Amino acid sequence: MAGTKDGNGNGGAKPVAQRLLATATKLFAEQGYDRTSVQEIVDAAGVTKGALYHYFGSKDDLLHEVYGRVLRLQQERLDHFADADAPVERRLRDAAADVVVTTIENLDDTKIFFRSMHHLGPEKDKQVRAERRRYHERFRALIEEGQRAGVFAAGIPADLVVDYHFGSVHHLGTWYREDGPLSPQQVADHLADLLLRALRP
Amino acid sequence: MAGTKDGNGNGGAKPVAQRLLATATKLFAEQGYDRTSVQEIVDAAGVTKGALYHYFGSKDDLLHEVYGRVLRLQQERLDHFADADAPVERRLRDAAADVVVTTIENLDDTKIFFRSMHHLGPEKDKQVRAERRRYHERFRALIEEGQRAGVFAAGIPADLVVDYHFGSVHHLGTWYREDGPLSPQQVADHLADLLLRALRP
Amino acid sequence: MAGTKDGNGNGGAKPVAQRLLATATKLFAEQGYDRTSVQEIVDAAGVTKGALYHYFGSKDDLLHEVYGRVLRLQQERLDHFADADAPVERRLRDAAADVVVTTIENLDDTKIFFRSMHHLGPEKDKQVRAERRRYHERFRALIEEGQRAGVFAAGIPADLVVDYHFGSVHHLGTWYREDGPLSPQQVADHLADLLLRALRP
Amino acid sequence: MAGTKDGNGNGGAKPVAQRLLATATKLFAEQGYDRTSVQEIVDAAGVTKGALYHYFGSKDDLLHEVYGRVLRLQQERLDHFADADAPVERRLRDAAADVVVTTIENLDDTKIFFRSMHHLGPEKDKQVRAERRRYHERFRALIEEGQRAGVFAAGIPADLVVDYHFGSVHHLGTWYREDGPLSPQQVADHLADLLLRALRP
DNA sequence: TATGAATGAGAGTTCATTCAT
DNA sequence: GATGAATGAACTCTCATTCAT
Repeated sequence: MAGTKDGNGNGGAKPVAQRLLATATKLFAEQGYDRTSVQEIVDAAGVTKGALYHYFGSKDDLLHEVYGRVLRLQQERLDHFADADAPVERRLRDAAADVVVTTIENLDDTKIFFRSMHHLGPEKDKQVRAERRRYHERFRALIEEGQRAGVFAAGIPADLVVDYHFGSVHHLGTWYREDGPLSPQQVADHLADLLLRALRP
Repeated sequence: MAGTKDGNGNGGAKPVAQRLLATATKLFAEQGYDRTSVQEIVDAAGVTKGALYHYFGSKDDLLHEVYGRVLRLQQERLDHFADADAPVERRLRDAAADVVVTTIENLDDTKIFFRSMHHLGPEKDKQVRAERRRYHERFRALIEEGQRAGVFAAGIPADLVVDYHFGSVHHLGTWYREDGPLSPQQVADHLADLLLRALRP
Repeated sequence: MAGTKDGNGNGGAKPVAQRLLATATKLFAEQGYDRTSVQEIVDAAGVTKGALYHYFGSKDDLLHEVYGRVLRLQQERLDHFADADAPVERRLRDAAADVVVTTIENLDDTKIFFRSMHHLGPEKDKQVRAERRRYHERFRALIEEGQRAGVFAAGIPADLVVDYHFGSVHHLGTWYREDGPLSPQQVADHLADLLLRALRP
Repeated sequence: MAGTKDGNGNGGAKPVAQRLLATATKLFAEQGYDRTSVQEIVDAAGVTKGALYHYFGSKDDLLHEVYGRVLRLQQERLDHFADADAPVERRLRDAAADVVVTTIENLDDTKIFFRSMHHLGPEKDKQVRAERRRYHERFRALIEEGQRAGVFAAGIPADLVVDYHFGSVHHLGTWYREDGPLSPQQVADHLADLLLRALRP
């Protein structure tokens, strides 16, 4: 009768679907999507394959869930900072720093996202690219706004600047360690600072 | 060690081993290492599996050859520019621009390198990491030299600056297109410029 | 307490068991028994798996219901025509034509019957074969009666004639189309006529 | 050391591909295509799954090989008898009898053919239907020729007569037993006789 | 040198059935 | 009566690698 499954001998308290997704995320980030077998996922989550396929249509579906989470989160946060009532330098700095913090806080998801984008089938690929582009363009608009206002250097293609900054975000998964010398916020402040300094006229 | 195996009547002009490596590189870059089967490689190269296993001990060996090529090339070029007789700003700018051009000119290799590093077994991993670190440190030394000389801003951790720049290099594989509006040299100049501007005191 | 299940919010008017059987029959005929999953059946019938297993012990049970229906119906009709008070030519012609019409009118059931007989387990197989044999023998008796009476050619084994005619009945599922040029009754008349002509002395 | 594989402990002397096809044919005829697993086939043939997939692209491919064999054989033989230099009654009788003998001699293949036609994918289905139609039309032409010449009854649609006869051929798989009272030739003669008698004016 | 048949382990997925609710 | 989450076994197919020739 109890609504939750807490306390049964099943080895995990969380609902099965959530547990599977969390487990898959961790393993995909550690080993890569292709190197992680469905069997490993279900073993680690303490269920059987049938259970996984009850909740997810395929192994790919698990990946898409992660993608969706990352894309939604980042778009929301960018919109929030870009719409703020503040000078464009402030808005760009805040947005640039926030994406760094958010990325570090969800480093597993982000690693998977950047490493596995090429696994998408054609339709899903279209869709994800469209969402990526929307994000990219919102960011670029901020830079162009500053360039028109004369507060950012005008000689550099705004598109390239976006990729410049996102390169450093993308790269975080390669080098950032939780036990390193810098907190997420410190890394974020430094990277945002580098971006703003580079844009000084 | 023998450089060439020319002279067989196999139907392709290049020596078999070279043709296999080139084919594998292309396919790995397009589809990923795990998604590319040995059968695909030998079919595309116009040879049989036996031939591949005659020249390479395993599929992994092909990957390591690519790694080796990338690492050797980039280290050589960095050493060349860092050792030049010029002010540190010049040396850093040249090195930073050159790694961009070199990366774009070998984009397939670089894509494979960044995407597949996590496939390495423990021993090979150690070795590759050591070479990467050596490269990283050489680059960092340039930045620290500039900071000590007062020509670069001192408040920013030099390590972070290296990753900042390499993020944008790493990211090239994601967005750079041969038929885009910017030539490799133009992209390189812009990215080096952004780095140097960010480092202005 | 209500005899019917009309009026519940379930979306279908017929009792659940009947709806399941009708749906299963249609799908088995279209796709074959093995290619039709229990999930497909319950989805198409608008119920859940639990409901199916409440009414039927197994997927095989659904098949047996179809068999039973076909066998019972055909035996009844054959008995009816064979017992009539008419010359043997008339009785055979009527029976031969009727099985054609009845088969076409229940073409789904008949397709399933002929295609899936080999799915039966040993016990059920015995039982079905026994009923088939009874039917076959009743039909054969008519032919032998005519042969003894001298109205049918005597040189042909009666068993073979039965299989000859049933071949054409069995085959109907392969070629008969509702929208073809001949009505069920026309097909039946032609096939019965062919049989009677073949039996002319 | 022996060049052939005779006498090794492998369990079979024939080339692997032939052995696989023969084994699959037998099992498909006995149990049906869907009920026969690839594992059963390779176990019975004394090889491993990899070997099967080395020679055949898929389980379906095995089926298509059987189809191809049946279609080719029957078309050749029909053409042979229909093109003969003899009165039309003779040519029809010979063709009708021959298809019976050929079917019985390849009863496994024929069972599979008739039972599994609905497993074909859309493209293969088109192709097989086209070949079937060609066969059907050749046979029908013989009947129409006889009807025009006045040696066969004219009132019966020739298409229906073809299906009438092929029904009895199709049905052979259901009842014919090697150890029954009639030889293949005897069955063939009886069935051809029934057809010709039915066609008498 | 080079072949390609064959292996064997494991991949992702499906499915009839059960059972606590 | 009816649900649907979960099982567990079986399914087709893939693949890196080996080895007799």
